[in-house]
Amino acid sequence: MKERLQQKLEEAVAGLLRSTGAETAVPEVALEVPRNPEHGDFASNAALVLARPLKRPPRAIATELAERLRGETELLEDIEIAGPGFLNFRLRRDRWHGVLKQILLEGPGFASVPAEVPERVQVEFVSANPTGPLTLGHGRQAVLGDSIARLLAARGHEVTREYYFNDGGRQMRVLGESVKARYLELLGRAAPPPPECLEEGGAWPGEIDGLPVIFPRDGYQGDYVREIAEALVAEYGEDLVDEAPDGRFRQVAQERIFSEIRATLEALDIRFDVYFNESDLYREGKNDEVLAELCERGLVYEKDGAVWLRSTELGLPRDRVLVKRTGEPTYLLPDIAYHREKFRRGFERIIDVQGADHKEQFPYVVAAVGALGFDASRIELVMHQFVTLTRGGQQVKQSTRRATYVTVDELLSRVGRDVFRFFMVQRKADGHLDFDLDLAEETDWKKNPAYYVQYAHARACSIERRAREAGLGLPDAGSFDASPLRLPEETQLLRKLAEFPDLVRRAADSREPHHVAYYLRELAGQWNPYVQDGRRHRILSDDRPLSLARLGLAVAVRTVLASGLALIGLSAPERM
RNA sequence: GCGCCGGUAGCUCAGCCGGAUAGAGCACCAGGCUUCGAACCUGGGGGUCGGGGGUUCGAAUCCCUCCCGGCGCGCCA
Repeated sequence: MKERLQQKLEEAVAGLLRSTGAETAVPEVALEVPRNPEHGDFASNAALVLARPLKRPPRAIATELAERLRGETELLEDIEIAGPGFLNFRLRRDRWHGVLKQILLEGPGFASVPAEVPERVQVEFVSANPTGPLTLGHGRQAVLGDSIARLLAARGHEVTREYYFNDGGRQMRVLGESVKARYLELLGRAAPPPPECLEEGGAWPGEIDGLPVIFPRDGYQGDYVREIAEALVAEYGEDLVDEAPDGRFRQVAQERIFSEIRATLEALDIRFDVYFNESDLYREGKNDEVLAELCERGLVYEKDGAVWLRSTELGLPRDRVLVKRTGEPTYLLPDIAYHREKFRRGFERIIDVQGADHKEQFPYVVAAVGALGFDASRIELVMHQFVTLTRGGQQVKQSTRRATYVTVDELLSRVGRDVFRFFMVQRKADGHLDFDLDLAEETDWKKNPAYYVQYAHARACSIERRAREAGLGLPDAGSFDASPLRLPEETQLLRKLAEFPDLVRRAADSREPHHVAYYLRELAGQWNPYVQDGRRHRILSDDRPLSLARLGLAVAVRTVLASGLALIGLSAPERM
């Protein structure tokens, strides 16, 4: 509908330019849905854009354009020239009515807007190392990444959700050491470091009361570490005293924490297709391959006993270490190898969802993979800022290592999946997300927009139930007649519904799922008042054609709400 | 110091590929249930869109600059 009008408009502009003999190229003219409904269904700035090159007043140009479009009577009911020279188009009412029929015919398919060129896309997100429960930052990333994946699927892309497990670094080693230390403490063979030492700085005692202090200085202090140690004591007694920290201690901790993370994600309705282990890159020699390839291209050199990437050669601010003096790779080398594998596995688009703290290193990975001959422009970074916590108007300090943070599990148990997801996805990624704990703990979450949208859906379902009970039956898509819908608020709803495919396109292509949340709030914000005012808009009445038309509207609203909710991973309850 | 991201109503935030009178939720004030669901609805107050300059017929939106806040700038990941 919009496409047709746009085409007609461009023809009119081209025609006008030809008739004036101007050599101006046809400029880009905008055709948009105006905010103010009084400005018609669509508005264009064509005359304003043309005013300059034609050196004529915009309103005069608008008048001529309007003349050229008068003939489109089957599309347009009215054209108006307004303000400085806007063209306001009012479509024939039945143009909007067509939307309802389309939704009734397509059902959930209405939300499916295939891209011209579908791609094999990988979305990598969360990728948290299993050193403890997921933080709210991880929670935000999980919801963000999953929603992006859902949107991409709606665009017809073939989506793989992937979790990169960074098991080669020292984080997991420290976890093993932490568990072993707690294990020995439980057996009375080691002393826990005194609390004051665990704070910043301060001396670190070698032993206390003749017992050695094993716990690593940067160890993980959460209770869950002690619990794992307790489980090990219960199962093995003292048999593990001589076991290496990197052995069973680490193994058990890793598996246990990982399974808890997966359970958390499951509770968020998030499932990954692939868990990729960093250690596989080592085992399969990928790091060495990458190093050799970079070497061939003259991008590697040695200095101070370390191996460096000549990234300044690639236009970046400085060179970086690939292999430490110890012979151990830094995170960078496996990261490059990992992204190279992403391409080799056939992904045509690679989306990394990461926290703002990873921003700096990203260009190095991209540049290096590009230097290896892959199309680096196909790697995208979706960066998100952190989640801050407020309680009683004060920011709550959070520390991962000391485990003084609110976990996804805790919050989830308070507010549930739907509210959690809505809250996390409703702001754009590159802004801080301020989480008000008081709101989470005390206030009534019924005030939350998530419920408002779900309520709108439940109400539409309820009306359909009523219709069935009254023996009215649901409208048949094939013979559906929406023409009895003539109230302005009904036209408004139709317009809003018609926007949906465009919205999905925009949200998916910009990787900005928060648009969906706002759209849903707006649609529900039109639907709830409409239904509420039962006197004016009685849906089920004695006027059968009108009832059927309004019922069709209810079905369409319900369909779009359900689709939108699914795109951001919320349930669409039929009753609440 | 350099880089990235933010600064819009009392609070939390949309809007930012330039468009008409800057929006929403919460909070506040005043109303509404013999009506298909009151988890709802109606109305109201509330703004130098961080400051300044520029481009433009037109700037919250683009450019420059300054101020404030967050994050990053390791042979940590």
